[in-house]
Amino acid sequence: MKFKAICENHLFSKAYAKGKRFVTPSLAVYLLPDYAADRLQKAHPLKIRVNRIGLTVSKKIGGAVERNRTKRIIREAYRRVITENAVRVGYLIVIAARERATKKKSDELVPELKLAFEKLGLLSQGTK
RNA sequence: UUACCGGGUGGCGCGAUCGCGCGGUAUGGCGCCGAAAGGUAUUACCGUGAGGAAAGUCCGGGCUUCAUAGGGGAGGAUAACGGAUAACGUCCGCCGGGGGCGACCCCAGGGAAAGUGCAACAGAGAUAUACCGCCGCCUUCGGGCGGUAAGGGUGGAAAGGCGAGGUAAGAGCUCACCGAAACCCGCGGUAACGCGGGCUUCCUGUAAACCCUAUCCGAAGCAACGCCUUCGGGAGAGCGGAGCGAUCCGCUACGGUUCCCGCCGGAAUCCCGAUGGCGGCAGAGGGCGCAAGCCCUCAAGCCGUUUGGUAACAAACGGCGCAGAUAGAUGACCGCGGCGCUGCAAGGCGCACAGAACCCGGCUUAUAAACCCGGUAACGAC
RNA sequence: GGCCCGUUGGUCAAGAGGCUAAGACAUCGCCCUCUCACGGCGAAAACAUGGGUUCGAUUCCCGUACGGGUCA
Repeated sequence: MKFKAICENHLFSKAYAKGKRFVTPSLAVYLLPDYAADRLQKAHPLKIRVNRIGLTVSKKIGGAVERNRTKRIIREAYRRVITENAVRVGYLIVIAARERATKKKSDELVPELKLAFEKLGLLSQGTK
C-alpha cells in the first residue's frame, strides 16, 4: 500500500501552525485538510483521493539507525491502521515521533495511531 | 596452571506470514501533472538489495571544470636509510634512540659547527658573569683594587669527568685514562650505520620559534560538471594601418590556471544569472536483434592455489565479478535453534558499534559475545 | 553530501609560551539610605577533552567530543 509523501518544508509548517493536533504517549499527530487534494486526484492514474503523510523523527531520538527504524515502525503502524479501518481521505497528516517511540513495537503503536485518528475525526462510520 | 605479548577470523542462524526500493517479464493505460523539458500507474511472477567500520573527513588517487606553453615568487606538506605501491603523511624491512625480566612496544627521527629570536622565577652570572670563598697588593682596618671557575649555593641547563703535574691561588695551562663531536683511513653493509685506528676540538637548550637544506604539490570540488527547458540581464569597445567596400592586420583597454614575468584570448556570437528536469550514477569492448534485451571477451576488485621475495608485494592459473535511493529502500511479527548473564528448576533478560549517496587505496575513532594461530615470563610435574 | 571556522567563571568576552589568567554584566556579603535603586568596598566562580613537543602549554602540534557558518 503506497502513500504519497510530504517533502516540502512549507507543508510541514502549515500543518504545525494551522492543523488539528492530537498527542499520544509516543506520537504527535497533526491533521490539515489538503487544499491540493483535488488536483492530486486528477493527477493520480487511478483517480484515487489519497492522504499525504509526513514523518518527522528529530535528532533527539538518536542516530541514523534508530531514526530509520522508528520511521519504519510508524509506517508499518499507519499501513495496518488504514487496511483495518476505513479512513477519510484528502488530508495532510504529519506524524512526529516522541522519544518513547523508539523502544515500542509496532503492535503498540497501532492502537495509539487509531485513537489519534478517531479523535481527529479521520475514521468514517462504515467499517471496511 | 597463572599472568601477559603479537596477529587473524567473525559481526547470531534457519523457516513461515504481511510489507518496501531497484531491474526484468507479462498485464495494463493513452489519461493526467507541468509553462516546457520531463515524469507517472495497477496486478502477478522472477532476480536483487548496507558496513567492517558505510562514520570522522585526516591523507592519497581516479573523474570533471577552469579557453592556455613555460619560468619565478608566495604558500602548503613531508623529513634517518632501503624497498613496496597508481599514489600517500600508508605498508614492509632495516638503522639509531627510549621503555619492559621477556615476548614485544613507542619515537614529526634532517640541520643549533649559516644567521636571528627566546630562556619567566631563582641565581653573582643564561652565552655571558666574580655573590660567598681562595690568592696577591694597598689600607684610615670599615674595606678597596687585581687575579682565579678548584669549593659553596640557584636552576631544566653553569664552560666535559677524574687523577697527577703546575701555581701566589687557580685554570685542558700541560700530561695519562675515560667521554662526546666533526673530519680522514681500513674492514663489514646497496645504504642509514656499526667496529677498529688516526688527527683536531671541548661548542647550553629550543627549529610541533623564525629560518636553512632536500623532495613533492595548479585550484576547486558530483551542491563539480554536461545537456535540455523557459525567462531575465550584459558585452559585442577604442586607436592605428590596408582596401572603393564586405572585411583583414597590429596595438591598447579589458579578461584569464587566482601574485609577478611571460603567454593566450581580445569576439567564433559569446558571457552571466534564475526556473525546473535529465544525465553524471553503477565498468569497457564486441556480436545478434526494429527495440526491450540476450550472449561472449576483458579490466578494476574479491577468493583459492602455485612460484619469486625475509616481508610489504608481484607474476601465473582457476572461479566470482555483486546495492544505486532522493523525506531517502532491508522492516514488522511469530516459531525453532545458538551464545552469554541470572536462577535449584521452570523461566526471565540480553546479543555490540552502527545505515551506502560519484568511485577506489589508506589512516583515525566506535565496537557485545565467541573462535583460531604464534610467542614470552614465573611456578609445578615428567 | 562537500567545504570552512570556533570552544576561557552563570553570560559576553581579552590574553597568544612563564607573572595572582584581565574587564563588564549577573550572584553573594558589608557600607550608604527611613526603604529600594544608584554608588562604594570585598568575596566566590573558568582555559572542552586525551596525548605529544618544551625546563615550563590556556597559547604550539596531533587525535577526539561538542557547537556553529556556508554551498541548491
